[in-house]
Amino acid sequence: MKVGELARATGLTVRTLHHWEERGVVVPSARTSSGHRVYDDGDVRRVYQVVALRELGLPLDAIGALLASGSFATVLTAHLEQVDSRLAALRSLRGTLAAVVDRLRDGPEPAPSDVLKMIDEVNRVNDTFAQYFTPEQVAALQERRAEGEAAAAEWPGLIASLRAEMGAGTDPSDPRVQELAHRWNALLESFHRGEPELREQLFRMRDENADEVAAAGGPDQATIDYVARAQQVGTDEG
Amino acid sequence: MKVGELARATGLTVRTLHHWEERGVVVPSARTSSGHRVYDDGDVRRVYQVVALRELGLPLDAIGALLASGSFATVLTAHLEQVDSRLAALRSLRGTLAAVVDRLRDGPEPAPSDVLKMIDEVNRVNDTFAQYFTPEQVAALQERRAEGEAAAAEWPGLIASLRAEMGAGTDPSDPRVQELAHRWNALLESFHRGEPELREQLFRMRDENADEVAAAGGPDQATIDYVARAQQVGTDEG
DNA sequence: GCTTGATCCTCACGCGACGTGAGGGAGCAC
DNA sequence: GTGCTCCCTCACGTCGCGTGAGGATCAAGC
Repeated sequence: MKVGELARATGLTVRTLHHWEERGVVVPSARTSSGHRVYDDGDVRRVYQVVALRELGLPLDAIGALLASGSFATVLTAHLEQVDSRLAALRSLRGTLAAVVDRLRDGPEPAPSDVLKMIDEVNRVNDTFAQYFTPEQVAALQERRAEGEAAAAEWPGLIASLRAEMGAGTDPSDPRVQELAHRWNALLESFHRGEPELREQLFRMRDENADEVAAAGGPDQATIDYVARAQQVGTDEG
Repeated sequence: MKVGELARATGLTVRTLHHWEERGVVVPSARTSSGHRVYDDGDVRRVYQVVALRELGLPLDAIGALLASGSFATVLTAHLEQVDSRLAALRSLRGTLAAVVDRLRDGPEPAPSDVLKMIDEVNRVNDTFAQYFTPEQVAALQERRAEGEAAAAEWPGLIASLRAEMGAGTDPSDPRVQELAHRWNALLESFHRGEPELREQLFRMRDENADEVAAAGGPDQATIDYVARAQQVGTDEG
């Protein structure tokens, strides 16, 4: 079998077969007197093996070593771990990027420096999250990001309403405040889904980053205390 | 500010700053008489901007164009799509790789040719799945692969038991067969989770690939008919 | 035996974002 | 003057090929 023939049969290009020979992964066992490559049955089988292993994303030299050593379990397990870490990195990148794109859709055509500030901010938030939640939890939160964003959009209005009542001196037991406290709980619930661990970590994170949270449009301590009193009253009455 | 200073301040290397100048993304606005680079405030800000954009995974030339044009929304949206497709490809690769590694853990040290056959087989199964399920469905199935594998491990035993009863001529209404049919339903349920669409597609896939499924250790038509009769009887009685 | 079209050969550059020297000036303290 | 640190400009290596460039070989028809 000559290169062109083999290339057509395998769907590879001639250049690829040349390259594989250069790298030593598939060296045709013979040449014609004029120097044309001749692949015998063993060579052809080897090409198919390399094709299969390449589909697993292995680098060429690893494939060569693998076909020589035969230690598939070790190498593939290590490779899987590496793919996992690449996947984690890419997922994280996608999260950041999606957050930025989301915010870009809101206001049209912001100044470059604003965009950069946004990116930094998103990154800081991500880093903060990473401190309080395990990678798995972060991944899970990412997956539900779409719903989460929809719910998160309700916070500003809710906080504004609560501040208004608080400023007006409305008693926490007032039905209007009770209603707001109820919505507050619903939003919290949409985040932690009843998992006490997530809830706990979220509270810790807010406590230890109170200023940043308030600056980012989150609730301030006074509002939280107000809601807590409203819930206390609600519980006493219920 | 000179290069080394700026490099320390930003955590970049001197070579990186040189490279960015080569590519035209950050060109220091001045040089000393002896040719040393001098970065002014604007240059430094620009470096930080490039750092931020690079964290989003953008290529250098795109960053240069972006800082010149300011069309963030368009470029970042396009980039997000590209990241998504990379993510999809990597997820699929991870699925294949994980499936192969899983099978490698069962038998110790198989021959190279067996491993390659395994890879081909896994790929064929993946391709078949891709024909019947949408990428989203495949991704969702991948996510639950761990549980799925555990459940899948029960199929061979269940099928063997059913074949034994069938061979012994046990009536489908027999309590033992009813029990097996019950387990059968539970396993099916663990796959499609009550979603009729998934269930439907799974059935179509089995129907149209009956031989491959049977060859891969799946149920053959006779066994399926036997279970169907058992369930018919069960329904009639219930 | 000659031409022709397809196939083959061997360099060798290009991509992306730098790392890593090599060889040699510049700046500053002693 | 001497030594140390920082700076400069090439320029090659990475990974898996794509894409020519320029030339030899092959099979076939005339």
